[in-house]
Amino acid sequence: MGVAERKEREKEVLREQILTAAKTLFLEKGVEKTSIRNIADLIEYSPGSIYHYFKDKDEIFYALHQGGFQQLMTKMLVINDLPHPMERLKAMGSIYVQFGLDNPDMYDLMFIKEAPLDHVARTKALQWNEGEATFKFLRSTLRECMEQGYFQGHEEETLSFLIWSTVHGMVSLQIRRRCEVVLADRQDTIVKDGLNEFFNILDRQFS
Amino acid sequence: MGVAERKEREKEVLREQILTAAKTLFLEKGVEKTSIRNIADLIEYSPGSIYHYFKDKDEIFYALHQGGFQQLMTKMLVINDLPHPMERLKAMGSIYVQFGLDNPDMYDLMFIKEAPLDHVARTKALQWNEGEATFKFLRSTLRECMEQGYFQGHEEETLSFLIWSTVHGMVSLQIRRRCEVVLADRQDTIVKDGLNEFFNILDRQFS
DNA sequence: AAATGTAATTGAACAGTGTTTAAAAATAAA
DNA sequence: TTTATTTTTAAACACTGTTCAATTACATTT
Repeated sequence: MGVAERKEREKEVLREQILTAAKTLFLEKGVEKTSIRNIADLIEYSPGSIYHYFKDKDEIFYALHQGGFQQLMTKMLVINDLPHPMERLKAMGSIYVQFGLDNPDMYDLMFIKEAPLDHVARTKALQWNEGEATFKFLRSTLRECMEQGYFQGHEEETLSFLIWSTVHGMVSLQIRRRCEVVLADRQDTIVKDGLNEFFNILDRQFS
Repeated sequence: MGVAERKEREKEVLREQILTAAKTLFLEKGVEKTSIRNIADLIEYSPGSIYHYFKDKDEIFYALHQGGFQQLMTKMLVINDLPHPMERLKAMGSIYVQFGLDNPDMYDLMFIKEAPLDHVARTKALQWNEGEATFKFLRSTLRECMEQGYFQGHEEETLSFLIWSTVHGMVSLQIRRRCEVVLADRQDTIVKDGLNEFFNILDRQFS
């Protein structure tokens, strides 16, 4: 009868509970300081039971990091309203940077921490679907810019990587606190300022 | 008489031994997987004795990260042979990237890991001397480029941060394995290719 | 309704972590 | 030789991720 299906649903509910608890703890303490026992305490189950729903800790944080890409991708969709590809490219940069600064722990998990990639490597998936989709989105936007005459003489994939690296570099230096000591007085504005300088340079890459 | 000085020297010797052991282990396993007990085993002392020479684990890895900056700075000095500031700037980029790719764990510790900055924060030093010196080196080179007519209309500090971010972004995406999944087929060359694209863009920033 | 089989849950254990501390050993000064 | 100081140690504390045999809960079959 429908009993197997109901059980399946119940199992899914607890899986979600674990993820919600994990996300709550992770957003206030980060990955390292969120323990399996912390998660178990919060959902009022024993630590061992977590392992009936997730293979290991990395799998939990891989699932969370997937949610982060969902979030980021949703925010990215607003660029479709912009007519000019160059505006879309810059808007992508702004959204990416803003996402990183607004959600430092999630950004950390998505683009800095090894945990999610360790999981990808172990499942022998050989591909990081979330990252790949985001990168392809950047590539196609850049291609449109090139079709309009921007970035002549550049190679699409390489330039996409370079642009990604630039915004990632700014966000990650900020997140991992390399700015607050080197650029103490401009802590809050340096990333936005840097992004604007970047946009100026990009704008000049016409013809 | 000279007994206090001798003791001081002996203490320094053991301090160095600890650092050497820590470095050995850290270079083959990374920070997280190098434990105080591992270090103690290697120098054949008890774990507790380490705490007579270092306040905590972060202090040990802060000391190691200082050595990394020494290394990087030494490599950077060869740019003084280059007559044109723009060549010096590009050489700095190449050396920085090469250092990161050649010494991923050390780079990780210097520019990605939180441990050394945690120590900086706790000692209330309020400044990260190693990072500051490196950044100032970049700034002064960039200033010379600007004096020669490059990067007109840009602000020195902001542009320095942008350039640093770009090279750091490429290295850190590579080191934290975000390339090997998104750009699998170009894994070994993508950073060098990206750097060359970057140099092309920089060269065009004249007048 | 009782017995059986299956899935979920538990608590205890394992082997590790950074760190603290009281006691012991080693060394220096009196 | 005694006293004082420094160095070293073992043990303990409170954690960590993970495994596993035993228990509980529940669905199916007799």
